[in-house]
Amino acid sequence: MKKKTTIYDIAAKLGLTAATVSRALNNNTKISLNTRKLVLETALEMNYEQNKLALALKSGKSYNVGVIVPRIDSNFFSSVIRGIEEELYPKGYHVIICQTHNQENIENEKINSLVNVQVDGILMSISNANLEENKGFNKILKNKKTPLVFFDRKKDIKGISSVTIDDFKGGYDATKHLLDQGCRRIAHLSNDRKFEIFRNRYLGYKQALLDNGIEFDESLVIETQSNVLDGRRAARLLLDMETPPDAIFSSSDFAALGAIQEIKESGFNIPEDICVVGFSNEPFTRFMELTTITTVDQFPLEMGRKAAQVFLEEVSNTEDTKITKNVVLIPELIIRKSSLKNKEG
Amino acid sequence: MKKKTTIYDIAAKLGLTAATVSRALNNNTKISLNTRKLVLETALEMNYEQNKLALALKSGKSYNVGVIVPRIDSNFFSSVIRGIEEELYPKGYHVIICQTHNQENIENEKINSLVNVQVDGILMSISNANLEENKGFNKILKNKKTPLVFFDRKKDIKGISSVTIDDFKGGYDATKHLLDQGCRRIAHLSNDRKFEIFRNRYLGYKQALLDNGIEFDESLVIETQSNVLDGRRAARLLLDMETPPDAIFSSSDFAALGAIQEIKESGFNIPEDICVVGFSNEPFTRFMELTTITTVDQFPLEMGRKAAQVFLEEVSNTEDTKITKNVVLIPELIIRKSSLKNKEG
DNA sequence: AGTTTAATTGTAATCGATTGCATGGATATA
DNA sequence: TATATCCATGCAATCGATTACAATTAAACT
Repeated sequence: MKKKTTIYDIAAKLGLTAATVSRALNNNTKISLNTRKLVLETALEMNYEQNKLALALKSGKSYNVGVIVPRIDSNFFSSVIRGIEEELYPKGYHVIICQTHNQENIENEKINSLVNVQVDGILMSISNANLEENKGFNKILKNKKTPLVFFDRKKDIKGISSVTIDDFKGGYDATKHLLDQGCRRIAHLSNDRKFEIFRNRYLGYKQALLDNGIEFDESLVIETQSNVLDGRRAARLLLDMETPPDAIFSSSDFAALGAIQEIKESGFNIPEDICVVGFSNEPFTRFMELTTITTVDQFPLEMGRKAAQVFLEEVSNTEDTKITKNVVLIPELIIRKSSLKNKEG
Repeated sequence: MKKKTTIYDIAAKLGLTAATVSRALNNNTKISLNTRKLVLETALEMNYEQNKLALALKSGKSYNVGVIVPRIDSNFFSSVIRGIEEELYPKGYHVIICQTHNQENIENEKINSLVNVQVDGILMSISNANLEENKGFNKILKNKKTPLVFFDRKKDIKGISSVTIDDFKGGYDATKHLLDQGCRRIAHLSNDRKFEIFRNRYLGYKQALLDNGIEFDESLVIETQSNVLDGRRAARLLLDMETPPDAIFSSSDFAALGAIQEIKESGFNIPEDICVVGFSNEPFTRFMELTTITTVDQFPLEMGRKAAQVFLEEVSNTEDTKITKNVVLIPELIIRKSSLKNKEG
């Protein structure tokens, strides 16, 4: 098990100093062309590779960024990560992935641990609506050494950049579309509204109703987890009402799918009896055989790219003034069969 | 912008040496209990955090591992990664993700770049069937400093551990199941058989036919990319044959889905006219409304965990003898509507 | 020839933590 | 009292690369 060659090895072999070798490798013009060539050749010969750890220690830059998400095995997050990675890799950065599984204590741990390994920045989608009370989080905020960028699930905190979509518009457009289809009793599968994204989708839904002269009915809003089973449960509740709704706008594609299953099994037709709209444009919404699902595209790839760009701007900003950027992407309603009554559309 | 506190800061404040502080922080019994307490308290006060880069440089261990996959935004790979992360995080490791997008040159780059940042190991699913010709790859092999573990898409290389599923059995079981359903003319959507996984699924398919007295028909095997469109294309070719097949075993769920779409649109029924079996148990195979898709589960979470375990064993192995481990998981055929003619099942 | 100038290369400190080998002082033993 | 023993801490090298500040040498100018 031979050790890796260092600049000292090269120096020794050539009767030079490590300093000279270092300079030569960095193509410093102070070093004569001959020496530079010689060093480069020898480095190649000896299979030299720069030790980035030493570099990182010296420079204080690790060229690693941390990404914290609730989970990686959902199309939305893995696509965002893909976007981040594609944007950062060409700039020499590596991406360290962390999952919280929506557990607050884990989120805490991971933040700390990323700061510890000297990441140059953290991009995250929060799992904890009360993030400010986090110790690890406060550490980042206080010794502002580590840039932080929120994406999707953000917190509105002064001095922290974010990349999100306009969830209000997403909710509004979805609801407006249902109204346009003639629906008048529109239910909403919401989620924990301590999170901005769910609150905004809810508010958009509410506003669309208001703007169109429909009275808001609290009982039609059901808090639902983002999974198939909970979607079924919520739909069951709605179907069992005295006057069931004629449409459902769900904050989650998974819940929408569950609702669709429950609705169909109960003998109702989609979209004739009940229209359904989801959120996120998960791949399966397009793959459905009978009822492709109308949904809201969040452009996750783009979101990841933008988040990475914002991070890059922050690290390259050498001035004292810190610029906070809040990028808001425009979501796009994708109309499919689950809500299209008017076949001409 | 205050700097982070180091052991030198603590030492200075207490009139001690960095050495003493280091020992105290590591709870070294050589240091008096009083001093240890004092140092610990002061460290807390000053918000000290160990600089892992310095540690890594000194110890030669970065506690980072690299994971290279073709892409992250597929359920299979993101699940494997999730498994890896869950296994390694408790041991203090961080996971650095790299995607190749199936491009050989990128795979090369990423390997090099991971070795460069001093990862303690690399877990990868290969994108390049001719991996041995890679420069970066050879570097790993030659100066065996960086442990390497293959998962799923491996190469059979002496001295390199791997975690895979028994793809032969997967292909065999799927085919056998189709035969049991009474199918006699079974097509196979294969993929680049330079990759072991696809070759083995193909061989399993072939063997099942042989074992059951069905003659192998080369023309029924179509090389297909793992996506919906190519699945459609392949199905079209099969349907246009003089005698179309009565079943399709696809190496990919995505291709299977495409095939199903094409078959249905051509007026055939599934499974009555043609049975279809996919591979991977992607979530959408379960979500289908009419024709849930029969498929082969590869236990990606388990695969990730095992790969991580194998890696951990390799790094903890201090002896000279290197142990190569080849773990093979048993896949599970999941029978759903797309292939179930016998309704009793 | 004497001195300035420029071109190369070397010296040594630095990043932060660890650790083998002293060292100093206190206590125990003879 | 002299010596052995031990405890707690300090000294200094180390990991690998970078870089301000010399230092050396040769070429150039008066």
